[in-house]
Amino acid sequence: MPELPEVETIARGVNKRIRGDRIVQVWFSRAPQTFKTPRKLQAEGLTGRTILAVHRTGKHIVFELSRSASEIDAQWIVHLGMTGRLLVSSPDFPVPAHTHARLFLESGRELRFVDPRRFGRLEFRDLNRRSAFAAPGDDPLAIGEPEFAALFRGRRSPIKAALLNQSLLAGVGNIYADESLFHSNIRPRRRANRLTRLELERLRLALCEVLNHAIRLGGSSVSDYVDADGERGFFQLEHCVYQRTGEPCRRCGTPIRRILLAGRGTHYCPNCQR
DNA sequence: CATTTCACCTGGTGGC
DNA sequence: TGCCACCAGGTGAAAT
Repeated sequence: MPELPEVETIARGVNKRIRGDRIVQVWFSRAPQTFKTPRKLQAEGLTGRTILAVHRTGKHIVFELSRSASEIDAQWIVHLGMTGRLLVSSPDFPVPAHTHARLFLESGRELRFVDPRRFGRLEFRDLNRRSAFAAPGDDPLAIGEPEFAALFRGRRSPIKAALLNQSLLAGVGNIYADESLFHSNIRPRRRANRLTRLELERLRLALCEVLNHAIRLGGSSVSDYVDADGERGFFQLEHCVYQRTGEPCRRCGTPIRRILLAGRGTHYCPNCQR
């Protein structure tokens, strides 16, 4: 489900609702791929710890944890994959199918991780034994013009494939790659190293605007995405190309075209994007 | 190393 | 109603 705006929305919602709460008990499903750190270690690490803060890094949600309720000594890192959800629920609310984690909190509420396709991952880090989690790529909302341009120097892959590469930029996914390329008038198949400095700067600014706009609208609810409160986002109403194959371009009326690129459905306006 | 392809999963949709 | 093909917000391993 989730790219940067959806993950940001969820992290903010979870932080607002359970910051300061304490994990008193943990339940995990048996799906082995879900647990990047062995289930037993995660359960032991989480139980009894206080959640000091929750925030987003790239497409990851990071829980800052503490045994002493003051100094951060551990992290719980959640990646939602394609269909993952984090929900803060009352314990009597029915447990959805495909629930893989239930964190029972001191306040009586419950944090649930639900993930039908099981592409999501849960990881626990003891900061006394390992370094803190860091995204490999740069944050597209924080990077400046020269650093952004440098990322694509010498890259011969299509610009869209480079945008999806998380070790370059952390957080851009299929929707926002297509939308930002539309708003900067660039064809997804253009080789990254063939873009002019001016085009790259248009792309950087378009990315910032699209991502910030989407965050303001609570993300894109394409099929079943909901935030920590179960609320849908509204940015899907603003999509110009993503999943609008055959529909008229909002700017020029030309039918939106769909191609396959880097294994992903890719949408663009053949007239506006060059 | 850079790049591309594919497997990993379940569920929804639309055609016949 | 059933069956089948195809599609879906992501990524990491394997192949090229």
